[in-house]
Amino acid sequence: MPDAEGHPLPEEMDFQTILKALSDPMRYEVIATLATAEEGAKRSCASFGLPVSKSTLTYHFRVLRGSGLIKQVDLGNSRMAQLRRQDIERRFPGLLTLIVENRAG
Amino acid sequence: MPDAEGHPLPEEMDFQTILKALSDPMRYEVIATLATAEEGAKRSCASFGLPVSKSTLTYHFRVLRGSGLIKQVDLGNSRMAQLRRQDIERRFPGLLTLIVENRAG
DNA sequence: TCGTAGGTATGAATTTTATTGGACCTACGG
DNA sequence: CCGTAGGTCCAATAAAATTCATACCTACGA
Repeated sequence: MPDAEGHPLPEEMDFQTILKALSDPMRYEVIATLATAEEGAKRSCASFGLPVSKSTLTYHFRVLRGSGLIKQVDLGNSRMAQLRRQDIERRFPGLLTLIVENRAG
Repeated sequence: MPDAEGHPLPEEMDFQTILKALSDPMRYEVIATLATAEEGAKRSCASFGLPVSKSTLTYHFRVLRGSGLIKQVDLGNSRMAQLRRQDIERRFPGLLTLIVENRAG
């Protein structure tokens, strides 16, 4: 069972769900960006500069959270997104490499 | 440019497009099945026993073709689907392994 | 030659996804 | 205390993806 914020446990992560999450270009870009950043990097949703409204942002980050790709931690006023690198690497070894190396132009 | 039947060249394959193709459970299943079968295996669209109409089948196989995951070759009356294993492996190393190992159910 | 099996193309209906505005909440700075 | 920045939730809408029926085509076997 996912926790109250919708984060699944590592063993609950579903590859199909992850593919669906990554099949949207904006979400892919977010993950590729986090995967490229230094280990443990935290970024606010807004900081990615995606060309959509606040509520759409919330929607996309919820999808990412629900897939298990990111975790969101409250930090003062804003909610920081963090890649679940260990969990992803253990569950789907090589996936992050593929994502980073095949990022669109 | 993809050929007349819609097969992209290896260098035209786009990871995003492939993720989209794989994000549908039926298409995922087709690819996982082909990836598990022996090298060079050919299967007719119908042989997968997917629970949809003929025209829907055509649709899904067109998506797979367009992504570059499969090639379709005419063989007598029917059109055989074949995994583009070499091309996929070269372009996206490790992807097929992930697909096979994380097949649902 | 006729029937059938396996596919395709097209257009329409349906279902899913993505997007947004607006109301609301909370922490922070002045 | 007030304004603002960053987010959430909800309901509505727009845009995609999926599905199907129908009509059509082609190779094969009886």
